[in-house]
Formats: sequence, C-alpha cells, structure tokens
Amino acid sequence: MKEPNVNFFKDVYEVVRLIPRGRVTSYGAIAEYLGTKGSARVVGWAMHGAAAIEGVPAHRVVNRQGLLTGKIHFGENKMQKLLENENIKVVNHKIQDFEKIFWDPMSELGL
DNA sequence: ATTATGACTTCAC
DNA sequence: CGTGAAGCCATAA
Repeated sequence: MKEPNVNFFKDVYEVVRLIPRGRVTSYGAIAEYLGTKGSARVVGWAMHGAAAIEGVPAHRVVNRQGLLTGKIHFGENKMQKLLENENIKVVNHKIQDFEKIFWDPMSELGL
C-alpha cells in the first residue's frame, strides 16, 4: 500500500465514533490502541479531519491531562458547550473528574 | 529530499 | 498535575 497511514486515520474516526456519550479519551489512548502509540500527535492530525466529519465527536478527545487542547482549533466555546451537553464538566479549559469519565478503548473495546 | 510545525506524551524539578 | 525540555510520527512548504 502506498499510504498505510491513511488506514490509521480511518481507524481513529471509528474509535472516536465509538466513544460513549458523557465519556472522553486521549490521543495517546487511541494511538496506542491502533498500535502507533508513539504518534499521539498524528492522532491530533487525524482529528483535524475528523472535526469536519459527522459522527466523529472530536470534542470528546482530549490530551492526557484532560485539558481541552483541541478547542483551540475546534472552537473554545463550541467544544466546551458540547462537552457540557454530554454532562461533562469543564472548568478552565480542563475536564473535571477526567479519570472518572475517561474511556480507554483498550479496556472498553478490549484488544 | 530537507526543514519546520503540530488537537501529544513522558521524564525531570 | 505546576513548569520545562526532549522525543516521536505525519503533513505542509
């Protein structure tokens, strides 16, 4: 295949799509689930396109600290509004009870 | 092909 | 999880 990484992007969309409502996950978790755990940044790049795709709640994907880093490109008010709409509490650009609502694809989906 | 940048992560203080 | 520095993979110019 000429572009094997493209498959990676598609997987990211599927995983993000499987994120339950009121739950969030991190780029590293998705990257690791896909096998490219070293490319957490690439997951962010995948989300860049995912944000334009329906059914891909990019707002549910945050960094390891539960910080809404993606809101910068997503829309600060927009992302927080969406998260609050999912019963997710966001304060100072950060998710509250992040470890509680954290959704790990490796544990939930099971490898 | 090389350099620079990025929606990240981990290690060290 | 405060701040700071280095590492890693892919895209854009």
